[in-house]
Amino acid sequence: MKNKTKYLVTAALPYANNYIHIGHVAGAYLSPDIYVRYRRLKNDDVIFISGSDEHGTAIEMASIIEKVTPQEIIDRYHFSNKKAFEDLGIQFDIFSRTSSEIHHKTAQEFFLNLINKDILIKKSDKQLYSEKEKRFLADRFITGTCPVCGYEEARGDECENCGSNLSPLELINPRSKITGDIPVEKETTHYYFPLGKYQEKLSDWIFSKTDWKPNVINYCKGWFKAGLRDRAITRDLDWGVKVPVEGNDGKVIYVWFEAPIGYISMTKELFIERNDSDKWKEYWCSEDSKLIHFIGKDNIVFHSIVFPAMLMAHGDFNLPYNIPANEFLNIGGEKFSKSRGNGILVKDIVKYFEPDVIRYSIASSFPENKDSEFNWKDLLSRNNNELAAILGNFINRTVVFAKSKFNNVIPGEESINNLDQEILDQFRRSSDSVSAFYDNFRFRDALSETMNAVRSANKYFNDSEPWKLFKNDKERCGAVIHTCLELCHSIAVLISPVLPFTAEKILKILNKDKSDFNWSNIGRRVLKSGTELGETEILFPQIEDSQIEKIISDESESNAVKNGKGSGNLIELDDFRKVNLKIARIINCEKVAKSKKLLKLKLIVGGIEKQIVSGIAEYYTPEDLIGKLIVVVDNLKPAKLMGIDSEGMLLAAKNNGELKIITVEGEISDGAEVN
RNA sequence: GCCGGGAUAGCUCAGCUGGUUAGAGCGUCGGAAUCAUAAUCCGUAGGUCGGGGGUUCAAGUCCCUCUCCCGGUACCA
Repeated sequence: MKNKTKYLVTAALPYANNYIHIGHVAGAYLSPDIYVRYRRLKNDDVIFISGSDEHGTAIEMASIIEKVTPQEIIDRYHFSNKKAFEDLGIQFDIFSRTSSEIHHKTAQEFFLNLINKDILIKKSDKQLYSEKEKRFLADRFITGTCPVCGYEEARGDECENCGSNLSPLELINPRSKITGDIPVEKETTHYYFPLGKYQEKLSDWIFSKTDWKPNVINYCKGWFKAGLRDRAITRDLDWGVKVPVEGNDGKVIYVWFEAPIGYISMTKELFIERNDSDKWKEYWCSEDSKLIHFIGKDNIVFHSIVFPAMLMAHGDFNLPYNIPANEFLNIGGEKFSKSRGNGILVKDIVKYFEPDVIRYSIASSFPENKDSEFNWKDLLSRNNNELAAILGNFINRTVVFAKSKFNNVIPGEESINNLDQEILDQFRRSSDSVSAFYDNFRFRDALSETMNAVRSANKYFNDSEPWKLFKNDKERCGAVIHTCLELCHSIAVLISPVLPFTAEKILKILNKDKSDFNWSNIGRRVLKSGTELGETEILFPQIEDSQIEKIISDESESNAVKNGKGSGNLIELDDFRKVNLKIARIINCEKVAKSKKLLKLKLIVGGIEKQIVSGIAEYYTPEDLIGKLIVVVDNLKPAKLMGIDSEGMLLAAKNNGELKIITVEGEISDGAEVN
C-alpha cells in the first residue's frame, strides 16, 4: 500500500536586514500558513518551514554602516520578524536561521557533493581589491564615475543617474564606499555552477507542469529564452558560509546558492528538536512527499530554476511539486518599498488591529494573478461589513438567542427536520468546494466560498424565524437554535485556516473542546443538548473612520521621519519658497529664567539683529552656541514665549531624544539665503 | 531599446482553449424582518471590457497599432 502523502511546505526565507511588511505577508507567508492549517484539519502530514536568510553583502554592508557586527544586525531582524510572524498567527513548525551551525554544515556538504561529482567549475577573474581593507570589494561597496554619463556617484552595479548597468571594473576612478580607498584590480578564483548545462532538463521539467501558475511558467520562459548562464557561487567575503575546500580562505558560498539549502537544514533541525533526527529524509527524499515553495514573484528564478538545478545536480532530493508564487501587494497604487516610505510593517500593524482582521483583509486581496491593492479603508470595510456583519453577527445572534431564551444551554434537537438537515448538507458541500480551491492554491476563491457558507447560515436563521417559533413552538425553536450552534462549530472549522484566533474564540463561546475540530466534521452535528454555553464575546468590534485616519497620519509621519521625505504629502516648489530660510550667527545666548527648555538667542541675520527663543536648553548650553552659524526661518510670525519675543525659529534635527541644531559647513556670511 | 505582464461596474477583483442578455464581494438605491455589534435577508441600478483598426457567422477573449502602469534585461550594432 502507498504511504500517506507528506507535504513539505516552505515560505520564502526573509532577508535579515529589514522588517517584514504586509506585502511580504501577502506574497509568501499568509497563504502557506492558511494552506498548512487547512491540511492539518484534514489530518494530512504536513510540515511548515522557514527562517531568516542571514548572509550576504547587504547585511555586511549594513553592519559596516551602523558600526556593529553582522550578528547584531541579523539578531535584530531575525527575532523581530520571528515575533511579527507569531503575532500574526503565522505558525511555522520551525522558523530558524541560516547562521545556524547545522545550516553551515549542510550547505558545505551540499557544496562538497557537487565538487566531488566534478560538477562545479573553477574560473579566474579580475575584481577590485582594497589593499587598505585587505579584501575584495563587492559591487555595491564601490562607487565611481559612470563611464556612460559621467555621474560621479555611480554604484558598482548600476548608475542611478542614467540607469546603466555596470560592472565595477568599468567605473572611472573607483573607490571604496566605506573607506574611500582606491582599490586595485586583482585576480581571484571562484567556483561556478554550470546552470547552462541544466537548461534542457529544467525546461522539460517545468513545461511538464500543467498545473503550475502561468506567471511562474512565464517567468521561466523568459529566462530560458535568454539562455541560462553559468553563475559564480562563491564570493570574496567574510560574512557567510565558508567554502569547504582548502585554499579558499576569505571566500564564502554566495547567498543565492546557500540560502535555499536552508530549507533542508531547517528541516533537519526541526527533526533533531523532535528527537527523530533521520525523519527529515522522509520529507526531502521520499517519493510520496510533495515539496511546495510559497514565494513572491521576485523569487521565482531562484525557486524554479536555480534551486531545482542544484537539486538535480545533487540528486538525492525531490524537486518542487509546486511553486504557487504570488505577485505583489501594493498600497495606494504604489509599490511597497522602504525608500518610498509606504511600507506597512507587520510589527506596527499588529499594534492597531487584531491579527485575524489583518489576515482576512490581506487574504481577501491576495495578489494571486496580478498585483493587487491594499488600503486602510478596505480593511475597515472588510471588518465592519463582512467580518462583523456576517460572521461575527451570526455567532452573536445565535448565542445571545440561546442565552436569553434557553437559559444559556444548548437546546434539544427533538424537532429537527429536513430544513435543518439541508443547511448542514449545504455546509458539507461548501467545505468540499473550499477544499478544492485550497488544493489548487486558489485562496481568494476559498475565502469567498467560505464567507458564502456563513451568509447561508444567516439566511437559514432569517428564514427559520426562531424569534417567532419561540412564541408558539418552543421545541421547534430549540431545534433551529441547536442547528445554528452546530453551524457555529462548522463555521469555526471552516474559517480557522484564515481566522485561527476567531475559531478558538468560537469554541470557547460554545464551550467545546477540540475533539471534533476537523474538516470532516463540517456540516455534522457534534454538540450535545443540555451543555452550558461559554461567555459571549463580540468577535469583531466596529472599526471607526477616526481610527483609520489616525493610523494614516501616524504612519505617514513616522515614515517621513524614517525616510526623510513625506509620503503622500508632496508640496509645490512655491510652497517651499514661502519659507524664508537664512543663515544667522549667534552673538549671544542665555537661559530663560524659570524655564527648563528655553534659550534666548541674539542673532545677526544679514547685519540685522534678531532675537529668538528656542526650546533646546536640554541639549545645548549657551556657551556651546555662541559664535555658531545656524539656519533660521526668517519670516515666521513673531510670537511670545514665556513673555519673551521670538522673531523666528532655528532649525534642528530631532530623533529619539537626540537633538542637533543645523549648522553650516565652513564659513559663509550671515543673511545668506538657504534653499 | 528589447522581452514579459497588466489596463473589465463607484471600490477590490473573477472571467479556461472566442459562442446565448459580461460576473462576484463591498458600496448605492428600494423592500422584508426585528433574535443580533442599526448587524441580517430579498430585490434594483451601475460597464461602448484603456483608444483605434482588423480576422470571424460570433471577440473582454485571436491579430495589428497607439497610450498609460509594472517587472526583467540590454546599452551592443
